[in-house]
Amino acid sequence: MTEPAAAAASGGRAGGTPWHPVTRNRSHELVLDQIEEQILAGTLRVGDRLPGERDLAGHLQVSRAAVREAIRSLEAQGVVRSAVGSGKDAGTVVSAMPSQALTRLLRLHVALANFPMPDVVDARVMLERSSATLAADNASPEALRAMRETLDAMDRADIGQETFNDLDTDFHVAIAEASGNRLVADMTIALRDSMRRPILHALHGLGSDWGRVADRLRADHRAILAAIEEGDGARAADRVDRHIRSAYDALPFAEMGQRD
Amino acid sequence: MTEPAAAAASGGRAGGTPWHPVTRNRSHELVLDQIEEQILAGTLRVGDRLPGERDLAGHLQVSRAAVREAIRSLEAQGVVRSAVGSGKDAGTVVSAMPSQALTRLLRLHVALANFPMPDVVDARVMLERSSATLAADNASPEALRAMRETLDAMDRADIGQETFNDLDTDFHVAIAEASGNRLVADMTIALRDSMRRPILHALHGLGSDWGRVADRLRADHRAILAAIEEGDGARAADRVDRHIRSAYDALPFAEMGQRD
DNA sequence: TACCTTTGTGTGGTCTGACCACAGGTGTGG
DNA sequence: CCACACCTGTGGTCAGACCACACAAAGGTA
Repeated sequence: MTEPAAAAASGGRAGGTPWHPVTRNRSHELVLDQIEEQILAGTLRVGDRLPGERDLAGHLQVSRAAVREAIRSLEAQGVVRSAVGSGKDAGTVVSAMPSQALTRLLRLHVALANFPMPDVVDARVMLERSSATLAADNASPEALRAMRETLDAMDRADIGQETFNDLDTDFHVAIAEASGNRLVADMTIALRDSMRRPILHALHGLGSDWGRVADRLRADHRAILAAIEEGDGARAADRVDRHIRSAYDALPFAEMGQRD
Repeated sequence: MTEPAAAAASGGRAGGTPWHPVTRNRSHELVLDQIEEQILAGTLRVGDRLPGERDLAGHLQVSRAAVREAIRSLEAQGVVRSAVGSGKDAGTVVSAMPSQALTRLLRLHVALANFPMPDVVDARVMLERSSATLAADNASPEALRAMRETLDAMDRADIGQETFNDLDTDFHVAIAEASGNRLVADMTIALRDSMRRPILHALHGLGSDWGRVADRLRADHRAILAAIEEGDGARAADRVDRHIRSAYDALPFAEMGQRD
């Protein structure tokens, strides 16, 4: 890992070494650089409108296609949002949807097995321990009520695995958002959601054990919520930790890259 | 969460609620969906080549521009890499550079102040505590040697703030990579790098205190490395924790969105 | 006056077809 | 056997046109 030669595996170092690929000539990247520069400098803020595609193309002396491709990159990063029409919020606007973008990114890279399952589990544990600890202090009564309702919904016997899993996600996300830390919450959401498909796949392969596993998960959740309601952050963190690890241990994960 | 109204704050929930914007008609998104589907299904793996842009456009019955915009999105997410020419690794290839993509994404969103500074600091502490703990167990002798050399380079008095900060980043990244957890390392890199510009700005505003602060940071780093070399994960984590928090406390961060 | 319809204008979304630069492979001539 | 020119397929770029949409302003009608 630390051998510089092997660093290229994951795309190389991000900061520091100025290896600037010489092929920085692609015009849409030049457009991208200019827009990003304005964002980093603070000239462009959330809510600001970019010039029209035709104007931008004219001023930067590139084709409209190049401008559009740059905007597409920014859109993929959840930085801008485009809408047709006129007035109000039409046009391309600097807008912030980091959670969606983060989710898509992690989901793809998890699917590509760039991030091994154990790494993902450890990262989830780390993030959610922290979330639970903070949530025990900061959770509002409404947030707690929402969590209870989610768990109540999970108690229904007639829901399918998919609904069960979505509610499971809702519960963990609710804890993350109750922590009050936007960044940690978004990373938690992205990570949990990136596992949706593999988890559903594993649940499907559970067979007759499904009922037993589901009951175990329900009990775990109740215990976690109880600790949070009592304001016992340390206990909540430990319970979340054990919950996540035992859940992954109980699930029959095939090797990544399962075909449908 | 469950309140649909308030969800829009950070771009809305990522999974679960199927709010499907009805504007799913954009053709480049249809292309994107198909490619992503194949990645999620495991049909497309790292190293695979996509069909040529013209072929893809023909098979999907869309224009080449639509295909290119979809590819641009994937490129922004670090999922594919395009190269001209012929043979070998020419064309558009599924390739994994999550670290770069994650870095760009977080950097932009931090600049847009979607993630408040305290949240970022807490997240960094959380990630790097974990990295340090793991590194104390897993760091190879070569990795430890590289860390020492980085710290030696930081001892030189004639280096500028920018070089100092880059070496600082190198040290923290080295710990993250020594942890053995690719995902945590990439998130750490992305987070540290996303703070590069704000940190440099703050260092610049430090004035005559710079020398004192630099010495403090050097001492912190040595202490952290010592704990890792001794294999004392808990102590390393605590030292990293205090190091990061005290560093941010010492730095005069203006409100985000500073102009140049 | 108040309301509705029509028309205008500017936005992103899409498509077509063409040309360029590049990097291999291929074949020919030495 | 080698060196060169040529061919082919790739992404990169561009220009220009048309569409659908959403709002705004002008106009008509009650």
